[in-house]
Amino acid sequence: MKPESALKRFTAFLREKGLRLTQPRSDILMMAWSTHDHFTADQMVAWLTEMDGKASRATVYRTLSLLVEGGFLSSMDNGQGTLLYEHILGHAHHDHMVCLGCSRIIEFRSEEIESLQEELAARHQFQLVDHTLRLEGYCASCQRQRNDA
Amino acid sequence: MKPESALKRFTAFLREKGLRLTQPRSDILMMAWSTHDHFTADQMVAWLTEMDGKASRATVYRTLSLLVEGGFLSSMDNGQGTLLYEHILGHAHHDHMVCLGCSRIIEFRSEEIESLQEELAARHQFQLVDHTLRLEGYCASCQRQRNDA
DNA sequence: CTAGTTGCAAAGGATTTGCAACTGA
DNA sequence: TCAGTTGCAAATCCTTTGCAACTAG
Repeated sequence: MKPESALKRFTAFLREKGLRLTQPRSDILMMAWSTHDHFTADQMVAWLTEMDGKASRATVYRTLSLLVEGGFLSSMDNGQGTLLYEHILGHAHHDHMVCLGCSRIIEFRSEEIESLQEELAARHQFQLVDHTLRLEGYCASCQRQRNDA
Repeated sequence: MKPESALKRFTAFLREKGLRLTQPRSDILMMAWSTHDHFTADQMVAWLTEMDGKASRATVYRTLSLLVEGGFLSSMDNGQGTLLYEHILGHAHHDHMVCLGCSRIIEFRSEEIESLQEELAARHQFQLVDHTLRLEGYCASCQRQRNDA
């Protein structure tokens, strides 16, 4: 999905909720859309400051919440009490491996795990809404460094 | 594992790190060992206060960290920025389904998912240390309530 | 116009830390 | 004895909120 189209969808989403598209909201969406990395609210504030697209910290938090609610972004805990966001490009859901050495994030997807989850939920009469799978460990290059040391 | 034995192991763990077994530490371990539920640091403080086993909030946090480090407790994020602890009784690892309605936690375990995770990690040359799998949704009784409403 | 937005600064909640007074081995 | 502990309060970190001044439609 191209940025313009995301913006259109966002506008529609806002209108449906009786909300308005404003410059800060548009800036934040564009910014989120133009990175392919996971980012924190704080990084978003920094980016906007750099590019003198203005949006206060408060507005960034408020807008990121809206974007998650609207299904434009997903958020995950970084494991230290901070939320990491990433945009959803109509891509299929994926899970994460997080390197304990360099914080690198490797994305992966396993159909088998997905369907096992569904089976398990069904078995417990649990109505699945979402899930999080995080593998923690060391990426190839951090393993080498650790071996050297 | 019985409480006494956990205490022994904890003492050994502490000694190895040049730390001491103290009354607050012992109280916290016993308390953690005597509940079969997930609990927060705050609940632990409340319990200790009730039973006039004294330990300040600071000490509770410091001790819970030690217990996690020593493998006596595991901690997981409750999804709202608070850590939930649970003791490990030499039980096998398990994962969680968290009810979005009533916060109930259902534990489960799937060998198949476990081994798929290992496969995936290996495929990415990722050295697995730990993992977290959380299924979010609605438990059977909350589904009924939602249907009624 | 006017309901919805923004920025600011203050408030919040969870957790951590500095420090001086203790205490277990 | 004396390194390790504790409690307290202050400090942090991330995130949310109250509010008066704006602004999109």
